[in-house]
Amino acid sequence: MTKTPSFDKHRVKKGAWNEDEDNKLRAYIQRYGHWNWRLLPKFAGLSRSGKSCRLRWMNYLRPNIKHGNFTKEEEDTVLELHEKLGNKWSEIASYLPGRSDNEIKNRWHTHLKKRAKKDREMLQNEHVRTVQPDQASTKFENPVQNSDLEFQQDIESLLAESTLCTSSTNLSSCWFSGFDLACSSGYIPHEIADYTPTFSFGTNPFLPDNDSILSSGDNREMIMSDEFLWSSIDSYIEYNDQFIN
DNA sequence: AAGCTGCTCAACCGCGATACG
DNA sequence: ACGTATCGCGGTTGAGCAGCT
Repeated sequence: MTKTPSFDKHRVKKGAWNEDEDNKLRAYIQRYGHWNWRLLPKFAGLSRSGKSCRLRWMNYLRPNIKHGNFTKEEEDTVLELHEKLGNKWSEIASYLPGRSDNEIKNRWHTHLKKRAKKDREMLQNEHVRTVQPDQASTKFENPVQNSDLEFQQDIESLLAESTLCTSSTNLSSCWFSGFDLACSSGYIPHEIADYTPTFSFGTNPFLPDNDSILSSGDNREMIMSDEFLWSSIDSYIEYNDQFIN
């Protein structure tokens, strides 16, 4: 069901991913986050485009991603949101935890489009509208919780003080400040924050262990983006959760 | 058994938005 | 203000599979 693997003129692999590639990508992102999709495959040892890596991660490998059949509730949600938002798949996906925009789009084209058409015809026949637009807007409020927003603002102010980290020392201190903030704000559960992990990120939370990569010149400076910090903290929680649960 | 057809879904492609120098 | 790089989104493709003839 997937595309046959092949290589383009730049020796970049295309088509279906194999288990080895999945493992490499997963391991790299869990350890270092996805700080630059274009450069990521090089550091992760993958002959893939950054775009392909991003897609694979977002649609298949990222934590808590769900696969398989949609529940009735999920389908209803998609139908309702599609009526309200149209083909804004990524926005619709933000209301369905664990579902990727791609999966929702596929589901729409294969099942729900027909169901929506049928429903519309039924409604026209009955002259009854089951979903009022104002109901839909109150049901789906902003998915980001207030506490998350406050934490996000704290993180942003932290990053404003240290946006460009030019050495591994600065990177580490910036990351640990963010980690402390995440613990104190309750974003990281206390059982994880208090836990002394058997795992560490090595000498530095982000940079590859491979010295040859670090000394190659093009990786001396790394932008400490909020996405980078968030994904690192999320990876930390996810990884250490394995030892606790 | 073989061929055909439609369905499914992972992956690709192109384009617009945004960031950055 | 402009050019370039990168990202993210939505549309589309194509291979595998199941069911039908």
